[in-house]
Amino acid sequence: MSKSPVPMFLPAPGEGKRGEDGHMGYLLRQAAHAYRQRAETALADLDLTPPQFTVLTMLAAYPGLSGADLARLALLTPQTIAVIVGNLDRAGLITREPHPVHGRILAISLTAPGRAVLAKARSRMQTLDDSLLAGLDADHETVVRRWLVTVALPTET
Amino acid sequence: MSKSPVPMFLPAPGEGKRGEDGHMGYLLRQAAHAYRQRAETALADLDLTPPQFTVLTMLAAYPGLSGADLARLALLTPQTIAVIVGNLDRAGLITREPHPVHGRILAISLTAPGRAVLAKARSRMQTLDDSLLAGLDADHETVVRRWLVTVALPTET
DNA sequence: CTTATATCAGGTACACTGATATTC
DNA sequence: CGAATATCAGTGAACCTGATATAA
Repeated sequence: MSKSPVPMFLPAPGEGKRGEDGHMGYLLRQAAHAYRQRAETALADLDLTPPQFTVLTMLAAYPGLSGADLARLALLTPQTIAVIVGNLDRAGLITREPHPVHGRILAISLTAPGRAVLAKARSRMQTLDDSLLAGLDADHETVVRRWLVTVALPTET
Repeated sequence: MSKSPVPMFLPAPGEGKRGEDGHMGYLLRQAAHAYRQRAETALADLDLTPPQFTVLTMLAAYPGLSGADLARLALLTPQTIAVIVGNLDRAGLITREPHPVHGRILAISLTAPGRAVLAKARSRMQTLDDSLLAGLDADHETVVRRWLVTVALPTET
């Protein structure tokens, strides 16, 4: 398939150093990147980005979270979350209301449109998720899940 | 640890939906994000970003690649690669020379400083890589490697 | 005074689409 | 002409650090 005018032996995805022999970090980044691209494509017509989907999902599970709470959950800085939340607010998918018993906190919740968009997004993401499990039996799935959780955990010495 | 003025039961990393029960896509993104953060920190003092490290690594393996070649390898657009390559060029880590037998192509190679930086970066990344394998026996490592490669592969129906 | 929250200001790398000139 | 390359222009979401004001 290579149309390069100077033929070289570039490895195709999954071959050579891009395959099972590659560094774990490279493989992880490659896999996550491929998944992210697919997720972006799947959500594009909903005008939703993967990070926005993540925030909406968190808010659906825990309504009334503050920006700081979201930052801790997503392992991001409050400023970064503020940007994402700001975009969601402009799109009318969430609302921010002053907390009843606490002055400064803004409790964030999904709006009706937000819930509707999230529902559509979920079905698309579910399909994607299923494809990630294709070819994995129960035992192997457990191994992979456990590994992903371990990697995500804070630096354990 | 939660200092939230309104106590809620937010899951810690690795617990509840953030643990083995979560969606695979979410777990993958979480793990990749954690790894990326660690990689950025590890490379920070070298003034190198993870994508730049990836490009340098590719160039070390296949000297003389064109920007279009790099784009195909990294699964990115030529414009995106051009930005990364431009930053590497400004840093003096690479050189672009007109291709001897083909007019328009620019053959990209590492400079001596580029090789030096890459060598330092590699040892840091190697340490990170090793930590990814901690607690994985040979069988499980094979399972994980295979899965990562599968996910990275172009949409297989 | 200290802590947590929210936000303003600024910066950068990354990634995209679209259009253009050039070379084979 | 068509295909591949490089590049210019513009946009945008996501990240960050740093500083500030307010509330508990």
